Amino acid sequence: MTLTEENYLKALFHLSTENEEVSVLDLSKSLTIKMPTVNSMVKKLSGKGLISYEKYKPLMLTQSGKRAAGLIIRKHRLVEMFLVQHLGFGWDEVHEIAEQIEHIKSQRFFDRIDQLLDFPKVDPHGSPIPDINGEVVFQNYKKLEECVENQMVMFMSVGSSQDSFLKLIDKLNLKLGDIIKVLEIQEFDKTMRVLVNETSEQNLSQMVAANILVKT
Amino acid sequence: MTLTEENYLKALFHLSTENEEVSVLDLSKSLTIKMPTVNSMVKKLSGKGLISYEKYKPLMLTQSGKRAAGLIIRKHRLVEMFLVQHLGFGWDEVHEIAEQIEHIKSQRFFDRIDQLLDFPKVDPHGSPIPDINGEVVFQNYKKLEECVENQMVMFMSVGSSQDSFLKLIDKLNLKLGDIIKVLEIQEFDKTMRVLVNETSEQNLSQMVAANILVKT
DNA sequence: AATTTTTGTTAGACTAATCTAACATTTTAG
DNA sequence: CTAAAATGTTAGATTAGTCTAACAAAAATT
Repeated sequence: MTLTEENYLKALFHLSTENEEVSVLDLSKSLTIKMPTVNSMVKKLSGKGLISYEKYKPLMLTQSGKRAAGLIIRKHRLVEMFLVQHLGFGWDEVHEIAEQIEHIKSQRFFDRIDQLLDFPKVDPHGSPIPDINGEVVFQNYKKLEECVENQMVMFMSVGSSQDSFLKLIDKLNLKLGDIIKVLEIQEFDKTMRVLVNETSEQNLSQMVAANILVKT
Repeated sequence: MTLTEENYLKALFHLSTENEEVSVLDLSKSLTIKMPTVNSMVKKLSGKGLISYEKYKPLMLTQSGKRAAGLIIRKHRLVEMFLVQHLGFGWDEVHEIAEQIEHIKSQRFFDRIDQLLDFPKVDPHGSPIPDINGEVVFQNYKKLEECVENQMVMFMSVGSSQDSFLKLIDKLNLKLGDIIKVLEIQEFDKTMRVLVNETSEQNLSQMVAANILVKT
């Protein structure tokens, strides 16, 4: 598979987990590649049995397409974990590099990284690392936004990996694993005042709270 | 620069250190890319000021071409070192993976690897790692082949990185840094009987001895 | 010095991945 | 339910990197 094909599969995989149906336009926007190009690549991948495609119908990954995409995402997330844990990168710096390294052709390279990291189950953003069959374990975390006053939860994952969001979380001194207690929710704008690890108080806008995924 | 362009520069750099003059045919053979393709790529790189090219004349890297090539080789060798020292690969397994990772676009990635390795000066094969300006320090090692009876030398580098040669050296239990004493040279075929680290005796064919680079 | 061989160049075709322009279908809205 | 808008498809052009075939120059050989 070419690097380009891998990127199409990965994008379709991500869109499929976020939306019920995925259109050519969705895929086109997500890759910032024009629709006719996407259209022809989709046909090509359909020919390879990775995408099931019928004219004017929503796009779907086949079983083998899902597996292939899962394996690429596995590589991506393993690499992100490696970059953070062994090369000292911040969680906001790793995406771009992992995008490149995920395409390296060497099973053993990724096996060794997996081993070096002691077989991690999540990446630095709390997203699950697919297993060696490309299978992802679904996480049913809740958005902090949905929590009520006085509830105590643990910060497990982020809903966005946008640079600006991750940097903000850093600035707020929040880390995965932190215990968050909801102290007060402003009725007007849903801003939350929270207590982190029983020590520091922070105010979180609704938009931030919506991207903080927690376990109760 | 594209991956392809980087590979042309690297190949030309290597050929230039091995030979006084490098022809289009040499480069073509070394890349296993047909001459007309090489010809047009050489023109392209000449247009970018990386190769100085005149019709029917030998090929030469410009200063900036040399620097660019040196920096790619630096990345390659840093990665090889990392693969051996931190991921447990054998020195015969790292070339192919390094060929891919050397093209990653991220200065910081390689800086961190350099730091993690504590700024190594040579790669796992004893080849020098170019500095941050792509400058290579010339090593004037001698071939073991050229040594005389009773001479004691240190194994510093290999003259070939062919898989089969590296595996053979492993099988002979030879490692970089070993002390080699020449016990006897067969007049007939120049086979050498050597003593390694004062302990194990080995017989080395002339071809092997020619690819063992030593410091006296 | 002339001829042959080797090396180098030019011209033109092919593939993968992209694009724009034009056309077609489906969905949405009045 | 038709017209407009949104989405999807087809056709054809473009670029990077490759190739083969044909031709040209330089080097080697006789």
